[in-house]
Amino acid sequence: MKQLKLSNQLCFPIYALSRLVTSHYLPLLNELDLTYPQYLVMLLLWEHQTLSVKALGKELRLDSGTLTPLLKRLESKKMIKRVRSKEDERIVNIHLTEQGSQLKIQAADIPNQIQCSMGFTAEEFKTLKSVIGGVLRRHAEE
Amino acid sequence: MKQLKLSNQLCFPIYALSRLVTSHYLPLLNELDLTYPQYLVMLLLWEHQTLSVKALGKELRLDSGTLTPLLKRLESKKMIKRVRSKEDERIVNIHLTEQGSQLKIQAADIPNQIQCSMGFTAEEFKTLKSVIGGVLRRHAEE
DNA sequence: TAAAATTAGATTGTGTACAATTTAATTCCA
DNA sequence: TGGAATTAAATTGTACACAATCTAATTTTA
Repeated sequence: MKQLKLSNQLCFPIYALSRLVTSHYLPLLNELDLTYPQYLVMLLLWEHQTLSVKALGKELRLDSGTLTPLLKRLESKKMIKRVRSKEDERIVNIHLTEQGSQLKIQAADIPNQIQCSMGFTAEEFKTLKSVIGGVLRRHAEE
Repeated sequence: MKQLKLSNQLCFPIYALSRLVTSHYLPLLNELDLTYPQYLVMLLLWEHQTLSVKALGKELRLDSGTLTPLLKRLESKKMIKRVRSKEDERIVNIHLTEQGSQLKIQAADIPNQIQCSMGFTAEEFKTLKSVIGGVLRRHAEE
């Protein structure tokens, strides 16, 4: 039953790599008082200023069950504001606060530090990005 | 600040892929009454019959804070037994039960079904396995 | 050989993930 | 146009992850 050996599976390396990458973010994000998923939300907000919960969920492939409490924690840390839309009261829009906006400056060097600490070669980075990107695109529902 | 755009990061595709893969296991594992991390434990036990909590943790890169409750759940489902070692009472050895052992038969086809459902090409599979394997090996502390 | 250090697991507490359900608002359409 | 369907978030409940701490057993070593 060679198929069922852990070492022959692709799933496990993917799962282990994902946790390894997150663990490398941890000390850097601790300084910003962010968790890794919270950092992903902030990345999107630094880029777009304002996004609905639904839009964040679509980008990050996370549902409201994950996002609602995460966003409440970001709000309690004064990094974002949750504002229910006047035009459509089902929608909650997420805005950066001044403090959340400023955090971008402190975060500016994180990508470099991760690149360094993970020790990806340029070749590995390119290959992983392109192969994984292709797989994800095929499975994008929309 | 191009560096901080989500779409330029490698971390997010890795994180998203890991969750995508897990989501493809879900319907298959539901039939065996296993979660994905529980399935990883079972894979190792089907291969080795008996492993200590520490050995499982080393293979899966998980600590006792994750494994202890997970193993208690597997035990309550009668798939494994947790037995404290007589020679060294710090050690807890995990054994398959007859039921846990039999489950291997039902699991036999899962790798094929995942290969199918994820739609990896042979090329993608090989590339991901080799590149990710290389990265993980570099970061193995042992 | 007895105190110090190490080791293996368990426990505690926080923060995701995600399925399933609920609530409230909006849109569809007979 | 008004009830049915849809949509956006929130809520509920289960199960990881993982840091930090704790407990008990074993090894080290002064």
